[in-house]
Amino acid sequence: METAAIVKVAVSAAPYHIDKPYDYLVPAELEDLAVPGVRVTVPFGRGNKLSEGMILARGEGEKARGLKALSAVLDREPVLDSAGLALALWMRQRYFCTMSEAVRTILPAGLWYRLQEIWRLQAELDLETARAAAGGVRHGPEVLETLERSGGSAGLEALRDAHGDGALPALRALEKAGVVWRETAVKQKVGDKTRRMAELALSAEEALALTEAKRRSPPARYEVVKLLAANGKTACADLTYFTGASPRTLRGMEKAGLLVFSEAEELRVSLPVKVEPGPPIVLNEEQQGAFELLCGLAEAGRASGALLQGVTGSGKTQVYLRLVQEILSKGRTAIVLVPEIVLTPQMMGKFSSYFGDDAAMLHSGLRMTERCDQWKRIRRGEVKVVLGTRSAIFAPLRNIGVIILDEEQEGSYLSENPPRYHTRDVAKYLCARDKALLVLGSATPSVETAWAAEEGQYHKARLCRRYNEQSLPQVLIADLRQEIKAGNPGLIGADLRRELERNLEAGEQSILFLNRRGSSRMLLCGECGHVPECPRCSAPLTYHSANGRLMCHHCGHSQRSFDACPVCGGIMKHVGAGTQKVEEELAGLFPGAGILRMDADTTAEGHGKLLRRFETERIPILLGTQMVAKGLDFENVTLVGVLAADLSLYLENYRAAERTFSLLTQVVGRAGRGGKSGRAVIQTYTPGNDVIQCAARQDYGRFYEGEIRMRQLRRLPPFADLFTLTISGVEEGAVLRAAIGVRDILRRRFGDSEVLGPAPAPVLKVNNRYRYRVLLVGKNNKETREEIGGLLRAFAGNGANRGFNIFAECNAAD
DNA sequence: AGCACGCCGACT
DNA sequence: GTCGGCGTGCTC
Repeated sequence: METAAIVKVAVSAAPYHIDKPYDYLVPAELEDLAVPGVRVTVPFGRGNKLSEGMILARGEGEKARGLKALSAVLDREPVLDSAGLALALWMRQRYFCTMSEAVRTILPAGLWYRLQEIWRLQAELDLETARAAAGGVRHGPEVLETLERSGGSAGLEALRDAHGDGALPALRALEKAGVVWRETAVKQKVGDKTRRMAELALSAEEALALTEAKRRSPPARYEVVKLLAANGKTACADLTYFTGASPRTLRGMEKAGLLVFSEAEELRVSLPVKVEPGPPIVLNEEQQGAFELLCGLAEAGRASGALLQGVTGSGKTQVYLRLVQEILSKGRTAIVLVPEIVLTPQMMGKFSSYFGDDAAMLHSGLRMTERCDQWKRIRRGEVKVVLGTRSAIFAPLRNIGVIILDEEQEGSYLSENPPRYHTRDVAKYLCARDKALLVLGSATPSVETAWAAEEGQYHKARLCRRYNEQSLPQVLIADLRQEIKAGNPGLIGADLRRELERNLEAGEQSILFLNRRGSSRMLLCGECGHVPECPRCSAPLTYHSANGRLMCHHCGHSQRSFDACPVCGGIMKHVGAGTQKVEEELAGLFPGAGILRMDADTTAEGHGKLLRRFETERIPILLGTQMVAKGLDFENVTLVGVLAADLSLYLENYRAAERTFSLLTQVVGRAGRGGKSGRAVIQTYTPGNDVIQCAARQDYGRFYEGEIRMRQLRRLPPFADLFTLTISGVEEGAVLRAAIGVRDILRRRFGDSEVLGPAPAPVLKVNNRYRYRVLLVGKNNKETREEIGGLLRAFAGNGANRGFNIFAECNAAD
């Protein structure tokens, strides 16, 4: 029996319920390149459409088995080693995703391939014959014409845009008739160095004249011309953002001779910073103790974890630096993660001064090319320390000695797009793999982590002393209900006002924090209360001041903003984080005092710039949302005010209390970082609330005791895990029925008391699809995951559920 | 999911 | 008779 090389391939085109290794023959010419860890293209499905895939394993097999053959090998060398493939497999079972989705998450976006089907006219064929042949095909003549006009070839997407769903059958028929043929182009994303630009092909007057006449029906063209006339050459991406015109409209305008495209080189922003070597790290007694404990764990030669709980300003970073030094000296590597991009530069500065080029920064704010370069450097073993945000956990380091998650309780460690991995879980996996130490650093650990530490799963180290023996700020809880009784409807109560006055007189600075989730703005009719909603989703549209448009964060819908209410004709008002309102009130209370506002509207000019101005110009008051709470140290800030501490407290989410506590503690800790002592005022409608009381006293222990008792009582994490199964579809009633079906199956397996729902998803409708969720209270272990995985596959594989979609998550964000 | 094949109703 | 609707089953 003749044998041949056969590879197992994870195919991207295979959805979840049929995701498995598929066997392909290796053609002789690809023998050398077809090794595990390289990406390939393979024919898949009845239509043999080319799909991307990844080789998982290679072996020998019987030649004549009717297998299809690899079409091409895309990578010259593996992009994942066996450890990387194992990680992807682990993610697959842990996060209910396909192998391909896991691989895509692990690899930097710059390495992703994009497959495009391109249809071309048969070159040998003369037009007459082609047209004659196309005449007998549905939609044949139109498709042929489009192809002719676009120079003999066009991408499938463009053809679909132009001719709708009829395009594909027509193309196939034309292919059979020998008029057209197709090929699949493979593009790598990293080519993003260039940007497509557009400019007017005619004078502004001519162009305006040409489009103004049609202003009423499709205003998009007119808007584009207006913007180009005012702005000159503009990036296409910006044009679509600011005018709402689709790329298709732009293409149409090019064809109509209104504008011309060009490519512009994108400038790389980040400059290599030369940093002075840092002085030897000196630890105080407490830090030294923590360091020694962690060091001992790291050297024990087996996987371990530690919670480093240190109050704000206790110098956790110093411990990290010392620990990483030690790890590197043992020939191992380290990953250090921070929750926000804004925190990376200052952290990177410190690490660069001790580790120079051995340290690399990796986060989503970098240029794609740059991220790829860094990734390749790491892969080649040229980097010993990786510093970054969430996705840096996938840095291809070998022989990891320590992984540090700073501010481990932060929600940004949970990925917001599927597969929604939690960085802490991936870190645990990696530490187990490399027998490394996981360090979770925080002033206010997540309740889960604190519980695991109590249970002995993590070792504990504490830092209680603040830098320079700084005392904690004096905290005053101000009762907003008294203000209302006293006839003060404003957002700034008497106590806060008095303290602000004091600071203004003393020439010291203050930070005011509006504890509101998100900072986006909506439109609201002042008379009838109408809020413009997305036509495709059940969510209000968000106002973007940068382009003056209303946009949907769920589906990307964008429309022009308006001043008059479409329902009652009243005047539309802007509502949002409310910082503008506070700003006005402050201006009234303290005329002439400088105020710096930082929210979604002002961040366009960059946080960094604003904060530098705050520091150097000594502007008396900084007012902002979440973003002012994070790791910013200013010597001259002696007062911190929380405007309405309750705003994030009473959300329908079991993590709301934890988040509020953490935020308040952080903000309060901002006051008095220099030599001066600090004060904080927390305004609230529920001054008796335990969470607020604990935050005011910076009493984590008491907060934890109360919270963990509640979690146990209500069977919430860490005492149980919450699996959500989301079912979506176009028809609401049918979705609900399908969800009930899922619930009943779960109930039979896990018991009635463990399964809740179905309930509408927090945003019921997205992109015209309704979504219902079923909740399973269980334990996130292999058995449960396999059970759920099986249910997902059975659901999707069942013909009766055609048109519905289902996915599962564990301990989702909301 | 995405595609082909197959089996019925409204036309030339 | 034919075309094209969509229900059904499979993907190495």
